[in-house]
Amino acid sequence: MTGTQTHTSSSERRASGPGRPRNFDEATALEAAMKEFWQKGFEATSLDDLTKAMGLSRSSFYGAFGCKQSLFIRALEHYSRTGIRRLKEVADTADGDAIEAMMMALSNPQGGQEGCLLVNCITELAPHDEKVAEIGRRHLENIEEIFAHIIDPQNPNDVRDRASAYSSLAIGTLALRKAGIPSDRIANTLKQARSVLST
Amino acid sequence: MTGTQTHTSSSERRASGPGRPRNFDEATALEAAMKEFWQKGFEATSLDDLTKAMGLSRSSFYGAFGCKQSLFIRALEHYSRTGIRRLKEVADTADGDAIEAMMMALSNPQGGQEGCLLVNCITELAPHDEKVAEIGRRHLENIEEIFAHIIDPQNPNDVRDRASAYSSLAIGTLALRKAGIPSDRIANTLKQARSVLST
DNA sequence: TATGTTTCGGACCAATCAGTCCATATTTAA
DNA sequence: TTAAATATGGACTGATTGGTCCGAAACATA
Repeated sequence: MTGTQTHTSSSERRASGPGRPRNFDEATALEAAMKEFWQKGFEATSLDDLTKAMGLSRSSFYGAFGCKQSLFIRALEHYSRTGIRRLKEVADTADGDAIEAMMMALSNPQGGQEGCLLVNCITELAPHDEKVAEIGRRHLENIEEIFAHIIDPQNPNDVRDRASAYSSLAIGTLALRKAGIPSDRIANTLKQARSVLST
Repeated sequence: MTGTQTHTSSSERRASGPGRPRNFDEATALEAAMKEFWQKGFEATSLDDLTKAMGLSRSSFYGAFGCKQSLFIRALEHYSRTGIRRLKEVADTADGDAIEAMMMALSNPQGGQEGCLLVNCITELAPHDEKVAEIGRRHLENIEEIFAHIIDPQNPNDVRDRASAYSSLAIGTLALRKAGIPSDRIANTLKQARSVLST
């Protein structure tokens, strides 16, 4: 993470106008970049990895996204937006225990071992990168808020802490999953904790 | 993480013998390397960082530790050993709630934002490095075992899942802490969860 | 068709990466 | 004193890093 950030990201593009038109979709490219960062992390993802995955030449890459760092930030924000939207959907449409459904969704975002992109990046970068830390905080607080809304408010004082506990519990299991601990054991852990926390 | 691993780590050193003696202590150097990896992660820690922190020339470095990867593995194992020992001590000597003390110790290993080296590395590397994953699993299982021993076995069937839940909860808060969420809020979350899980 | 504007392909750059090598220094053993 | 063995300092290497640059291509407008 050296180098200077001179480029200005040109996110506000004309819909049509003079000059050669782009032959790629910015949103699609961003999505591809996000997946790349998701699998490998920030440092371990090279520009060759990125341009290859996005199908862009270096010129197009820098023209559209400025630099690796700014693309990364955009990828994180995109991830957070879509992730939170998906979690809200889970909370709303869950038949059965919505809290358990939320925890399962958090604990196993894609079914693989990638974990949660934002938790990965908080772990890797947040202590040295305040921008990442801030996006991470917002994301975590959004998650807690969703939990807070579906918690039965028998004791309103504790809602926030309980929401935070559910959230932390699910996030903690991400590490177990990445370490290769079997999925059914993790599911049991969550169910067990859920049944006790609900009392 | 390219390069080939040709060196053979010469860990079994003679106490004394022919040849020029080392003018550094291997254990001290390993400790310094561990701290470096702890702060920056594997990829972001360069050999210059390491040799500088350890006070070694490159020759001595490669002579004693083989390569970056093998030093890293040794650092992880050292960390796990000392970490587990420390946790056992916390569990044994805690005056008050041993489980809460354990969770606090797990959640805030050093008082800073470095988190837990092994959780960091699981997040960064485990999906692509089975050796790291295995060390991580062992570490996590050791932690759960300590919890299991101090859990009141009112329902022996659930002990393992409850131990896993406590452990995951504390580990999850590492992410909150790294994101910069205030320490007292995290402590509240743990206390709250603790009081509910104990019922 | 001519002009202005934007994008594209890919060669190129300095910096940094992990790792190697060798001449020299320091020890033990003969 | 000498030989064998090990350690040290630091120059060096090829590969890879993130980022730049420029000529050519592709569009809108006139």
